[in-house]
Amino acid sequence: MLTRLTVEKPRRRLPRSVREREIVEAALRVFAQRGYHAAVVDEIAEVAGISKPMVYLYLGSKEELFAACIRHASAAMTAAFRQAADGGDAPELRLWRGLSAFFGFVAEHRDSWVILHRQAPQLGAAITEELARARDAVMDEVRGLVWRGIADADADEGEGRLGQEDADFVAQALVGAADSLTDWMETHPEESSERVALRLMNMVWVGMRDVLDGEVWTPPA
Amino acid sequence: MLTRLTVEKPRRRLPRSVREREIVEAALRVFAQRGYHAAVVDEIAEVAGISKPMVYLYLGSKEELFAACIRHASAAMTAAFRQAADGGDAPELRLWRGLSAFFGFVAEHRDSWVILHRQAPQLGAAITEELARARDAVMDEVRGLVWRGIADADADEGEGRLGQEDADFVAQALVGAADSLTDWMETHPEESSERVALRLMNMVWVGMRDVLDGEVWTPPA
Amino acid sequence: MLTRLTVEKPRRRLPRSVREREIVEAALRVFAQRGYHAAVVDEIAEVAGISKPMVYLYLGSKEELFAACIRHASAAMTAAFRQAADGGDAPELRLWRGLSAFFGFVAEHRDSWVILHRQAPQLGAAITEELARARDAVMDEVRGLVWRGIADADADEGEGRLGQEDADFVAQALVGAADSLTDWMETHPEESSERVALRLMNMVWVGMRDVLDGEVWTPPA
Amino acid sequence: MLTRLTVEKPRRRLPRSVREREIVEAALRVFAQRGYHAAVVDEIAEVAGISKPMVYLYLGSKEELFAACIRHASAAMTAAFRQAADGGDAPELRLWRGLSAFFGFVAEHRDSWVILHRQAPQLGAAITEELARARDAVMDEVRGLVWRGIADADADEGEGRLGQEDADFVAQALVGAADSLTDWMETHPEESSERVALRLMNMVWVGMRDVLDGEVWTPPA
DNA sequence: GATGAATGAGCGTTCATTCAT
DNA sequence: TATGAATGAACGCTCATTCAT
Repeated sequence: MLTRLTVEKPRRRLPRSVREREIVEAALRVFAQRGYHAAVVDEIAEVAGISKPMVYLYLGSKEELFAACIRHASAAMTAAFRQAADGGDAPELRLWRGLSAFFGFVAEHRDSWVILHRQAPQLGAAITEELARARDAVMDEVRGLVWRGIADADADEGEGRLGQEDADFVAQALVGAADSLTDWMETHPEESSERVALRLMNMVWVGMRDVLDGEVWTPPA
Repeated sequence: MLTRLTVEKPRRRLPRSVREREIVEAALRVFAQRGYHAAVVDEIAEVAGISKPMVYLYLGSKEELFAACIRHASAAMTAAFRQAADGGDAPELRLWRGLSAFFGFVAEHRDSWVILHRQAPQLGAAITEELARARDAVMDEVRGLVWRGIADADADEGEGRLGQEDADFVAQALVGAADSLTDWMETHPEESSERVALRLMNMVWVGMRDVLDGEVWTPPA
Repeated sequence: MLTRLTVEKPRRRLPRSVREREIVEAALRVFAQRGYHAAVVDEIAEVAGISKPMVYLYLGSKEELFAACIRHASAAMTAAFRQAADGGDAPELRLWRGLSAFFGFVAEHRDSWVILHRQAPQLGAAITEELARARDAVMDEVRGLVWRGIADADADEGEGRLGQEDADFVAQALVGAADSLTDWMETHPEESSERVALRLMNMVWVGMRDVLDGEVWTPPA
Repeated sequence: MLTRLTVEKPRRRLPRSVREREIVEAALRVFAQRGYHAAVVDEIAEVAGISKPMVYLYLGSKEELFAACIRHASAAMTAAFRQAADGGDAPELRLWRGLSAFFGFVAEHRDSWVILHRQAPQLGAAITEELARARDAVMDEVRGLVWRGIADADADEGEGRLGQEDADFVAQALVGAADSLTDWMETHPEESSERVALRLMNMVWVGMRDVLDGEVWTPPA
């Protein structure tokens, strides 16, 4: 009974692996809220419920800590997308599922998303590289699906007017649009991830399909 | 005669308005290159060719200086878009022109673009607000054109399945896709701003038009 | 009259060169008293009567500051030695005068002496180099005089048993003995620098001369 | 059987005295390499092959550990000198033997030598005292021999111009010269300890003897 | 109008030392 | 006996900002 008095601050002695994960999670929150530069290691330590030296003992430096956050977030997000987009269905269906998962992930792990996409230019080279790697991981997934979608449609028709570079372009735009829509979702909490993904598909996929069918829009001369 | 000794560095006595613009332009370059936090006021003063107290005398504080940069960049960019998209043509044509102008602007004023879009989360509340305002300015333009495009198409058909919220959505996605494509452009320098805008139109506009025509994609039950 | 109230802490606004020298002098005292590692920049600033950032603005870093102290001390000491040892007299007389000046300098500038000779050898490469340079400056002077003394004596005798390497050896031992004797002087304040130098000359020079004369000591087989 | 799993790192349970010596030896190496302040207790523990708390359990604190190193080094060195200088021979022969032993010791136990002679003098009172004690131990041996050498020579001559204070002076200079010559030896590895000691004897002893004979050098009036 | 001189406040990092097991 | 986990207290350094001229 009396021991319960100390439950609130057990100053627990945790094994390294557990503490390490806790620190990274705390850092994720602080970095997302404040941004890399404005984030202060003291606060991360406080949020993690430990003293500052522990952060350095386990993670090395502020930069390495941030890199660990990026890896953490990137791994979680890529896994979510990949798992949802997996399977033997038609590419467009898989893309829709992947986008759904993506929007779902962002809604649930806002911090990870912020870490991954709103930090780029004012960070040391090492971190920038890490960020690029993380971004590419998702982009590659999308590009692959888009490319297969084009190939499928082409096969139906035997024309092949769209090539790999087009898939690149579409993927980039698609990812950018998706990025941006995460802001839109914040002001439309009633929209489910699936609905948002559906809307985006109708914006992009239908158009692409029709372009393959020859229905091209051109500005009047 | 003695004045010739100082000719190399005339330490010109400039009117306030000119000095102020020079400072903002110097700040734009430094902020874009280093990011808000890593940018150092000393360097801004040096790039502007004056002493640090002048920066404070004219712009008040680092934050205010950054806000001034945002306003500067935002005004230039919005003007470019608005001017290009102006006129009595069909909305889709105006959108294409606006997008073309946007991509052109970004290519020519990289610093302004970086200031506007790669800085968000790690800045004080005042600055974040300013950034949001700047973003909204462009978004509003796009939203208006999209909305009119929908209205036009609806008028032809009398159904009105798409509403203002849809315009919102499309605008957000469109802007996000455009944002993202600025990265794509860097690895495709041979693509003109117009071509990029055209590709984006074909991705989005054709699809939207067809959706209005009832050609909706839905995931299989 | 009232202004006298502020005289105690004039918070003087001094030109850079003056402040810089003051800082180095303060650093000399603190480094000598505490040693490089135990010395704290805050205390140096306090002793110099300014704030810490000034130290960094003017001297760059703790290491550079220490290097500046070394140069300062080394220049003063070498100058004292060289000036005293200058002239057209016989080498042994010049050596004696140089040694006298050396002992006098150490008595008067204890801090400089400590900086130059009582620091641990594990202080960053830059500092180690600077220290080596300083040590060599004195050693070179001594070596030169010893060498000429040997040459003179040899000339009298035409035998030349002692060469340049011997001059090296003698100079090294001589400087080491002088170093050590600065401690002895502290417990014998009644001995003037000249007397100490004289005693040292009699210990070393006489022996060297006699060795040249063939009076060599060897251990019994 | 299970114990075999730990065979690679037996984490031996050693008696206190053995562990203690191991720790001191590890500390000696680290302190010599890095200097007192730059040495880190973590590294000492690692080099000793144990955990940090053991160091504190056995040696108390960093300062006490360093003091233990000094005692260790001093004892070894004094023993080497004393043993070599022992016997019933003439003082000058014993001095030469002692110096030879000294140079040999330094060549073989560089770390102990560095600990004793290359540390800044500003290391806490306890340590300074311990260092002084160590220095005096050697100095006393030398002083004794010098004094007896003077006495012997005086006895031959019945003049006694040199007293105890002179022995002090000579010993101080001799030890300083020997200190300094350890540096010289590093650039002259071909010279044996005995040869170096011999050279030093010829520099100092011959001169001293001749001074006793009345052959004094004085600067010209 | 313009600047050289100066600083308060804070941040990333380290290290000797101890606690709980 | 032995250690992994944990921290209080500094220290080097930087930067936005202001004062005195």
